[in-house]
Amino acid sequence: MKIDSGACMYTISDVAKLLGITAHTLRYYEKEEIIAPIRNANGERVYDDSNLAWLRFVMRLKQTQMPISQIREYAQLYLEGVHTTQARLNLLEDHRNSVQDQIRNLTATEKVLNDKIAAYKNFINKGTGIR
Amino acid sequence: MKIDSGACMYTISDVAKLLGITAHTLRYYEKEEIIAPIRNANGERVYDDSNLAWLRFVMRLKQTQMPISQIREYAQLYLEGVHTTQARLNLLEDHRNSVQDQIRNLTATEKVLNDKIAAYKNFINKGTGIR
DNA sequence: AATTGACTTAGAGTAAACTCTAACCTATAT
DNA sequence: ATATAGGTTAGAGTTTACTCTAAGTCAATT
Repeated sequence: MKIDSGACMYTISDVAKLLGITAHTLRYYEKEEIIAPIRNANGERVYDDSNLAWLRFVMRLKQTQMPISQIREYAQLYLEGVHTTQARLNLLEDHRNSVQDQIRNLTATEKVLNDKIAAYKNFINKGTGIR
Repeated sequence: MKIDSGACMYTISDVAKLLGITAHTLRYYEKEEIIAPIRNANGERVYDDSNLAWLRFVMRLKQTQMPISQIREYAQLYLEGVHTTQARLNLLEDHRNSVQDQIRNLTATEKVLNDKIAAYKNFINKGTGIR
């Protein structure tokens, strides 16, 4: 069913397009208890702006290597209410540490690659056996 | 068979320990044509320092999200000799671009997490429904 | 009224990267 | 001599995260 535009409601394929993923994947995330959009009279999923904001944050977590299981854990803590605030904060801080580790690791690798690339450019076509 | 220490030769479990992976994984990498150590009279793998240096670089590539298939491609280009130098350089430059993208993405996520963590700390135990 | 297109479900299939098992071999230690 | 601690192989199994299929529903267009 098409949704009245301007009402801040989106079909599953609208959201898929906006996030650059498929509707299949969105249903999978629902099965994994990461998101639970409401349904219209016809049983179809209806996403609102808060769903979209949450999913955009989920995509960030995913892109920075948080596993689905941990994203689900965070989502479920949120559903359990205010008494899980500290647990959620801990989870966010753990992930920030992981993100900072990854940045350090990537920066070190960037340097290694820069050196190797420079060596390749320097000796290219001279058969010096760089690896 | 134990290897004479000081000779710069390592058994599969030596290497596994040094890299923080299992011997199983090292055999898997060999099946995937990422490394081919020599064998001793007994058919056992013997790794030298150049094997170790290559594997350390492989671990870097892996930690920065290069898939096994691409690492194998690079390893095979090296085996094919000097005429693949340009191809290897291209591969390294592509991966450097990927590394730089990842750093940008992680840095942006770090900022988002910092803001969220600050908001959680600010409003903790006040029931303001932060997600 | 029938076709089209987008949605629904349960569940099967896939790809990547391990991870493990079973059966066997071999050198050193008791 | 035998037990133990390592190594070997082929191949099966596992985990994660999708990805797809089949059969069906529903609303809007022709």
